[in-house]
Amino acid sequence: MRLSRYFLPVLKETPSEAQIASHRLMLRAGMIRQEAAGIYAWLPLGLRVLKKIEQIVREEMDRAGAVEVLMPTLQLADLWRESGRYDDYGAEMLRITDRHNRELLYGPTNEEMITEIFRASVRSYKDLPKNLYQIQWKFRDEQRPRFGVMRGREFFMKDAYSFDVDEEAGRRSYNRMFTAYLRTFARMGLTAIPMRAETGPIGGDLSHEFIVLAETGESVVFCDERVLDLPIPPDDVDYEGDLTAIVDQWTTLYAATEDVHEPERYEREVEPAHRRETRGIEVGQVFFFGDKYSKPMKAVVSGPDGVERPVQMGSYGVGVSRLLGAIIEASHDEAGIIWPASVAPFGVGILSLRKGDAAVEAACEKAYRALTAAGKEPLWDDTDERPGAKFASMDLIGVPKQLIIGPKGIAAGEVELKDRKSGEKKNVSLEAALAELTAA
RNA sequence: CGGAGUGUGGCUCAGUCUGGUAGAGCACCGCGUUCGGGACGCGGGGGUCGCAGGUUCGAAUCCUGCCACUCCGACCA
Repeated sequence: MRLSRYFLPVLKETPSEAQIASHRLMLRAGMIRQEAAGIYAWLPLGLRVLKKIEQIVREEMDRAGAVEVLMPTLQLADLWRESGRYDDYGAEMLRITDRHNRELLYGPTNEEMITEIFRASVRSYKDLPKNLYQIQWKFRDEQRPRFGVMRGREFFMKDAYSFDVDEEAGRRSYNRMFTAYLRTFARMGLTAIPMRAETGPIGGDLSHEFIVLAETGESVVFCDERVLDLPIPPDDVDYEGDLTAIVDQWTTLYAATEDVHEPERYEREVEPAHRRETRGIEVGQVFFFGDKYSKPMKAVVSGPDGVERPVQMGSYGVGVSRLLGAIIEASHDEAGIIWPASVAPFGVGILSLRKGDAAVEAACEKAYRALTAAGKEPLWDDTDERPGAKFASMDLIGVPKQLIIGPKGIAAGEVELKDRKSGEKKNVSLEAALAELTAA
């Protein structure tokens, strides 16, 4: 992408409403724009990152055997009356009336609708297990939205729902999602710790929240810090096999949110040297809730014995838009965002230090073509901004590698190659720089 | 939902107490000089001061109502 043709409204000054680093940086980097309390427009840079995160989540869901669907954002109130949640959910649910005076709602979650979809088609245990997921906008009318996309009212979420014939099979589905989540967050450069959690309005008796440790998080958490060093399941983890060992390994060391924290057990099980009491950002939560929805909504299958029974369900959420905030909280410095390569909006920044200089333009053009061909998604700053402004903007938006091409370097047969994270710079020939950047 | 605040150009803010016909910096446009880590000079454009009433010769400023947004707390798959 040539910056001169892009839409990247970076701000030199910090908008006054932003209190935490990720919110400030997302506004300054021109990723989002607030349109109402807790409601944001996604500008091109923010959308690129959102799509990358979405795609990682999708790949890991698919790998774990889940199947993607897309449900509408608006749902009929009658559906929620079946489960009894229409009246229970409260003011957080945005209720809408259409021209025929029908009651609708903007979905805050989709257990009812997915149960309705499932029951319409599935009758036999032979069709199980099934796991359906979607990545779709949700709306929860929070009393107090804050922290930018970390706690918006409208947010982008992956929600998966598992259906099994009995509780034992349901636990296997739960373990598959648990394992997939470990991989998903690790691919984004995050260490997300599964912690025992309350189930809240979703219901059920088995649930873990995946928490990224951060001082600016909203949840207070207690854990054995050795959990931070546990191994992430590999690419070829066998989702058809028994994942109990992985889940046990990750749930044996103490880790709990404040709501379910047991101080006595914590002090008994965790040596003082390993205790970690901090705050965290919830980026995902998994639930197993059995027949909470299938029973009232009559989602039943016939078992091997010919007897109909409610399916055993679980639901599994990942806050896709919230993850942008979490990643930035975990990875930034004074100058701006430091994207992990897997979610970076652009792979390489090309800084043309002198617009109009034929030799500089030619070198930039060559680099741009080579990097584009190699799939490195270069962002070429071909504007006539001053060099200092270009350096500052490129650091702010966090492009991992920067190729700096100016008249002095070209005259000496060199370009500058800079790593955003380490700040290391070196002068090499253009060919050497391109060889390094296009490798791997 | 309790408490505290704020709304003035795209951004950050001054001006409000003490009413007199709207400002600064950044950003933007033109010209020139510049150019290797957020340049400088000169000239220029852009705001019914959140909205609606009221008081007054005159309202960004005072009064009333409403709306939006922010912060602290409670709440929060």
